[in-house]
Amino acid sequence: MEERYHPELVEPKWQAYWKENQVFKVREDTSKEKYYLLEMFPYPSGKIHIGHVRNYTIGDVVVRYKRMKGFNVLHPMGWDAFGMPAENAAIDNNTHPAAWTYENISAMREQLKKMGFSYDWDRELATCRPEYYKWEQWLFLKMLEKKMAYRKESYVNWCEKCQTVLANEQVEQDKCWRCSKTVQQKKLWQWYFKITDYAEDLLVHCDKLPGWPDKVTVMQKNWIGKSIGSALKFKIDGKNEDIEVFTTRPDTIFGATFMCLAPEHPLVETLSRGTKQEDQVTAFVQKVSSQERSAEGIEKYEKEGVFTGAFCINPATLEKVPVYTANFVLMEYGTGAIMSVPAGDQRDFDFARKYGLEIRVVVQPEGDTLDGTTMEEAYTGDGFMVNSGEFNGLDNKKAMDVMTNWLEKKGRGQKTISYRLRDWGISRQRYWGAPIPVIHCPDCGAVPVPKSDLPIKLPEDANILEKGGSPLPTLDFFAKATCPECGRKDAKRDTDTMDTFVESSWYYLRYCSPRYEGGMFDHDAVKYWAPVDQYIGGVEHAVLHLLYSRYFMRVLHALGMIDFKEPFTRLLTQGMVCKETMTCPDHGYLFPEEALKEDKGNLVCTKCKKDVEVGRVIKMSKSKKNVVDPNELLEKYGADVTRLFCLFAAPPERDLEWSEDGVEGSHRFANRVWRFAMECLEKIDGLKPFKGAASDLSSKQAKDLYIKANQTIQKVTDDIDKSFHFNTAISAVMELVNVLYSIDLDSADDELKKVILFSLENIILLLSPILPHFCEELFEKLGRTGSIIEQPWPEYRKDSIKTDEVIVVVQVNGKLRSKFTIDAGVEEAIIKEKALADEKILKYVGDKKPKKIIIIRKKQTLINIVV
RNA sequence: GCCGAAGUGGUGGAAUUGGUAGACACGCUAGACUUAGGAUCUAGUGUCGCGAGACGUGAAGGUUCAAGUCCUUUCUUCGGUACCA
Repeated sequence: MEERYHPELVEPKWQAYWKENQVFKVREDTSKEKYYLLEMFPYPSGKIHIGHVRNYTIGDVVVRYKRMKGFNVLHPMGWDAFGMPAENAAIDNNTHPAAWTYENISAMREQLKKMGFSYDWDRELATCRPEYYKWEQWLFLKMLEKKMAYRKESYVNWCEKCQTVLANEQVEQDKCWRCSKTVQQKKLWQWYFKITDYAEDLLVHCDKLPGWPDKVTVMQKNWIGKSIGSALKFKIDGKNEDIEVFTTRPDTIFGATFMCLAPEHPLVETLSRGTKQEDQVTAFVQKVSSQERSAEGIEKYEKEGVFTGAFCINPATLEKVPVYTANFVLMEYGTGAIMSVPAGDQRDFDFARKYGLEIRVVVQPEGDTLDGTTMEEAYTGDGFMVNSGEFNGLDNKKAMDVMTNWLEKKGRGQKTISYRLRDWGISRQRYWGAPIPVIHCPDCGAVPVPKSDLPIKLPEDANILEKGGSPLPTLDFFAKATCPECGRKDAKRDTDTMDTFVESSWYYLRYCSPRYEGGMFDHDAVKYWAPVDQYIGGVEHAVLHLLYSRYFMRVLHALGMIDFKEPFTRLLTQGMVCKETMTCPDHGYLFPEEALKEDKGNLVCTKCKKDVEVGRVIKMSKSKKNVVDPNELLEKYGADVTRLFCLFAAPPERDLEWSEDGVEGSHRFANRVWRFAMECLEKIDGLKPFKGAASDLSSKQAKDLYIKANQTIQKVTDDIDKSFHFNTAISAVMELVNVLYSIDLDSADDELKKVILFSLENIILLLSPILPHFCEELFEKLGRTGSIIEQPWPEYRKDSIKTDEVIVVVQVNGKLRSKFTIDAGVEEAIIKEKALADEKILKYVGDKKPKKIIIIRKKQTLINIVV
């Protein structure tokens, strides 16, 4: 008999068994209810990290549980294999992105297999394979046909020195991360998906996703950013042309004393041309174009602007108001032009003060008198209208509609809705991605590649340019093309690749029929499996990935390819894995193994013996060195104990604080179960686990244990099924194990032994989703055959979860004063009588007559005596 | 600034609809066993107090027989987002 659990022997044994017997292979089976569980697939960076381990462990437990519950479960895994890290690694290590990616995939696949996850590996996919991205290109062409994809000119971050486009995260304080040259905004022609067509639908359905955390739907709603307002037209003075603005405050139009255009607004140039303002305007636009217009950037720049030299007519007052261009107006939002009401908007107020523009109060708060010349900040609240002609005295909230209607009659405005959401730009001037299947012809323009030519394969033998640029435009055999329309030989292939979010927007459908060659997916397979019942991943994808996926399903739905619109019925966003940082005064951040614990309990740096400062508990990251390596955990504790700790330390949605001591504790628990099982095998022979009701048992000890075991089954089932709170499920099993340890096996009679066997067997079944290898092994040792995952999930007996006696908690004036036990069925009068006769209670009640006595008989039995 | 979440022992965390606060685990203390143990077992462990007892869920109020849980105000931390007109 093995004294201890030996993961190095047991885990490979069962992994081999699972593989050999194809235990996790699934296919459509209409006789069973399906369950599709998916964890967000990883980017193949080379090594799995502890965040993956946690994510996939959570999913694996649910999958194994559902399998035992009788569901036909789809649980696939694959690789989000395109993306920039491969290009960077290629430059840094003088290798090729493809080689690097494929090596990483095989290394990570091995690691995942060692964790014992129940994937159907036959469904594995990698998005960088032409068999995969062929269908993405196919969909692109379809979207192009339906005008769901289009091309427009827009700005990208561009590094002149590296001759490449930079993603936002590659821009560090306005500079290129690789060469530190200041990044410029460059205008390029790019492909877009018209996600804005679905802004309203995506927004409305946020409220129809009950299985999603509110946090995520709220973030999506904010991202879509719907606002209701009015589109108003201001006629340009001296021209027969209008400037259209969007405002959420049409009630303040009488206070619009100037107008501001975004620097990129086409009218800025037109209006200033030929005026004495021209030079100033050009200089200003130039200056703003080099400013970083991101979150941090904005803080740095003061609100400023330049008069364009033109005026326009306020449609309400009919006054001439000056037109400015200002750095705080965004071209991408609304119409790129705003009517400025300095009395009612803080930005406009600051701007007006700076340039000496009129501040005219139009909304007066109740019981106050604001004055534009003396007020210190804008008033954005509600009130009644002033200085607004015929509308004076009206409540401003009512005025919004009234005034919009008034302007509408004059042909100067109408009610409208604006969204913050912008179309999805998918062109990337990068190499390691799916090529965009378009050919540019000097005569025919952008021509779709014929579907029969798909896939347009990414040439895998090309080398990344030294500075990180894409080699595709330089490769004649790739870039030179014949126009499919007119046959011109000097056409040029589109050398951009697609955003990697495109691949991840539909991969979960591909899993349903991963080798299907007739289309993106086999309709019957998708009809059976999709949508995903439970999706699990990091909250960092709350907006982009999840929103793009929701959009893609709407596209496929519109194309008649699927009959649902929401890809993920339930979503769990798991918390981050955190750990304290450690710093040495000389060596900076230290890895855990670089800090040595001395006898006194203090930590010192292994290099210089100086005291280590222990910092805050934060998300694990390589740069802070507060990491643990899953490989080392596997080596030291095995997969099962690692899984156990990930689940026990915190509920899944919360951040998990990594603790080496905690892992030790999990290790100890596993061995406690192991040793108990071994002792049972040795001392209990020839008996079968007890079957029946608690009332059939004669001894109190057997009865109590049997009830406890049944309660444990109930608790574990509820915790997994209803809330994924594995930590409390594990606690419940620990309690049962503790009870078992309190029993002396040598003096136990056969009846008790049978109940012990019942308990042990159920402990193994209940723990099997969490500790799969461990439980398979114990199950086998108990003489059972086959994989434990093919066993039915245990059911508790309803007649055996309540004890005969209950504890009565006695309170006097709401304070706990005494307790006693009593038969569960007794009448209230008896409880009252017994409570009032209680010695300790008499002390508090004395001869006072109780004013009120409250008896509660729910989970607890409680009596509160009020005197 | 705005939106969201969370504050409970030395630590991670438990506590259906308000009903014994601190389950379970880590750590710590003492003991047992052992050639040894970072193995294992037993007991103890919210704070103050010799004690009876009092006090305790970020803070302050409130509702209630009864509040970690409900209401009001407030503080802190974390996450998201941002000249969005």
